[in-house]
Amino acid sequence: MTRPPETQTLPIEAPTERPTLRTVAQATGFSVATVSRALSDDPRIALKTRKTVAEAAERLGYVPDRAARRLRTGRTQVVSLLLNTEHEFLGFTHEFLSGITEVLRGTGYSVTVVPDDIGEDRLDLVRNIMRNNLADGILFTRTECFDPRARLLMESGFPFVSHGRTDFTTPHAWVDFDNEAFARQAVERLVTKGRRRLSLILPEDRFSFTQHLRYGFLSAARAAGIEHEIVAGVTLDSPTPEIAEALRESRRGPTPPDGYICVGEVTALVTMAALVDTGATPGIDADVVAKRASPIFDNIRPRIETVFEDLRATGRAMAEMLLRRMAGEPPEDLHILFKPGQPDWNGGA
Amino acid sequence: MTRPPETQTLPIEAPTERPTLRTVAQATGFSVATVSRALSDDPRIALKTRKTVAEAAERLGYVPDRAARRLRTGRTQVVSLLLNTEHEFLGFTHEFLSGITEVLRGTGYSVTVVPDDIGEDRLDLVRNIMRNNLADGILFTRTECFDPRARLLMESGFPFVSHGRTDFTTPHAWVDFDNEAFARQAVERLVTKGRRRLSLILPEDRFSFTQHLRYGFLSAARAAGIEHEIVAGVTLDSPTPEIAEALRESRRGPTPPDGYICVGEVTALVTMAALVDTGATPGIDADVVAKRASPIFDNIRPRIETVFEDLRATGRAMAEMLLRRMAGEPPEDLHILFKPGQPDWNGGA
DNA sequence: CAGGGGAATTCAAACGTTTCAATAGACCAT
DNA sequence: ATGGTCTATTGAAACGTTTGAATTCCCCTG
Repeated sequence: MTRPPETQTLPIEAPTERPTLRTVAQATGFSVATVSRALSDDPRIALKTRKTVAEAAERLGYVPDRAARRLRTGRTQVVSLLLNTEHEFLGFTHEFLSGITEVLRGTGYSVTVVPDDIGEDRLDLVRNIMRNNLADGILFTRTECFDPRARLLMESGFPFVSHGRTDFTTPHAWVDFDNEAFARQAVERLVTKGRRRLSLILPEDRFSFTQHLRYGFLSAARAAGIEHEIVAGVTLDSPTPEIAEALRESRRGPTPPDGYICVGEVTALVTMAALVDTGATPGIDADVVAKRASPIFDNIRPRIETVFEDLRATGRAMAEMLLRRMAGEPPEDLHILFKPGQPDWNGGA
Repeated sequence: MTRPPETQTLPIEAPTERPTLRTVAQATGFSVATVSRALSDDPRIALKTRKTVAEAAERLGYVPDRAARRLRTGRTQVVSLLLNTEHEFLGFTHEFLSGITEVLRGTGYSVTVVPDDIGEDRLDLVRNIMRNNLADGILFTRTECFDPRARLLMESGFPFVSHGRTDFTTPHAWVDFDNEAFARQAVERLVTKGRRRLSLILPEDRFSFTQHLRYGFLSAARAAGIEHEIVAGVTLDSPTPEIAEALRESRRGPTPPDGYICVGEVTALVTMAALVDTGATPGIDADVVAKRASPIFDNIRPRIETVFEDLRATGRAMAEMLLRRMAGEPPEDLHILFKPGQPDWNGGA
């Protein structure tokens, strides 16, 4: 091995500049190119060299400059999370985001949060990210049956994972909760409790999970041969006062519902409030089964029956999948359907 | 003005590469340097030229490459939000983040979320961001009286805004909620309702807002000459079962509290549950005043009295301040103390 | 008409990587 | 010695900006 001419005459520089490849190169006597290759474990570099370089880099505290790498390779080391900021989610955002960052920590990827409100052109958002190279991958929620974002991303071959399935035939990576099973289970639980007139408020029609909920609800209710209604005129995203009014309205009839299935936590609270406000007693005159994502329901009295959707695990799964997609793995087998689980009653009283 | 030699002989290229400064330069006949300066409205460039260039850039859909700019200038156009992922905040994260992104949208800055859990060395996190140039500014929450992150950032002159004040004498930018006033108001409201034995659960001692709450609570309670206790052995961050147990325990005495001040939403629910579970009726045997950040309390029955902390506005304010800090404004006058407001009862029943 | 001054523009270097193509040895077989 | 093959390393260009210094051009003054 050719030892380089002695360039390192100055022993220590006081202000301790941030080390670059050049610093490491000078310290080890190799060229910048070799150091770069050594650090990426390029097999063309002698093993011994790789070790030397790795040690020097460690010792000097070398960390590659993201901007430079990004400029050179075109890869941003960034993942964008499209986040709806208009609606109320209680624990949703927090848990979901926690799961994502948990997985991404230490991978060198960072998450940027991009507000994604129905108001503007959500497609432009995605286009902007792709075109201007703002991220290597995208995560989004509130997936629609024929989600235009998914379509665009698929056409471009851009890595993404959706929270929720689509109806496209081309496969893509997704993570979803089995809302059909949830609805079915909820119906069964209410039926078991002797409830005969079930009520459900659905999300907006364009979301794919709306279809799953509807199907699960309708088929289970029909199978059980009981009365059932899907509350008209409001959706999960309606302002809570409207939802409350719709619920109270539906209770004014001669035979009001005696079993409620709530897909969101807020809706569950609204439902409970509507019951109380119309003179009914939850647990006596009607039962409520709710999907819950946060532990708050442990502390609601009277207790509500809940089915747990683990959003932190969802975030984790989506981040892991996105990593695999960005590493080039085909989307064919990248999906997870979370089954409704029991809440982790770690003693919630 | 010297018209350049005709370089643009090829009229249209099919694959439509992403335009760079060079593209715009070629299209206008100016040099890359001029185009760059023109786009940044450099007064040295003739006004007419600036206009021409701006138009061409617009027409071609030119957007500066962030990586290149970042490499050259050292500025990242990124803001890091240090987010605690361990604790439960209900609407906190969502509202806060929404406020931040709302302000940052269109400024060219993006937000990255960095998990900041007490477990690891939170200082290293900050050091890492500064050293490796991962952001131009930092936002963080859960500020401590002598917050080491704040100290480090101040020493380095790195732009940041904290959610919460510190006890340092050197000024820095912060946004805070007047928790002292909140505690005081809460005491007064309970006293007005005839409550004589007040109870409060505080956050961990090291947080600066804990001191404000304590002071407000103690001084108001003493002024009113009524009994008061700060629940021992648990904090706001304790697991909810522990909080619940502590509350039930405190109700076992001969004269249990009849007025509760809850600093968090979860705690408020736990308190309500503890009351019910020990046979007391909220609103009759005891009253609860809670700080609320999300609208869910509109839908809790019986209704709780709440004081609203607008976290979306807090996020907005912090983002705005950070922009000003990053633009070089000194921190002297950059602080906002949000006064406890009335909840925006837009009709919640 | 030399040359000073100012306005407008351009040149070229630099930021820190990655990577293609080239080079330098070493070893082996002719 | 000559050439070939293989391994280990290096030189240099490129990614798209920004910016200090240089250049060009024109007008004006003496």
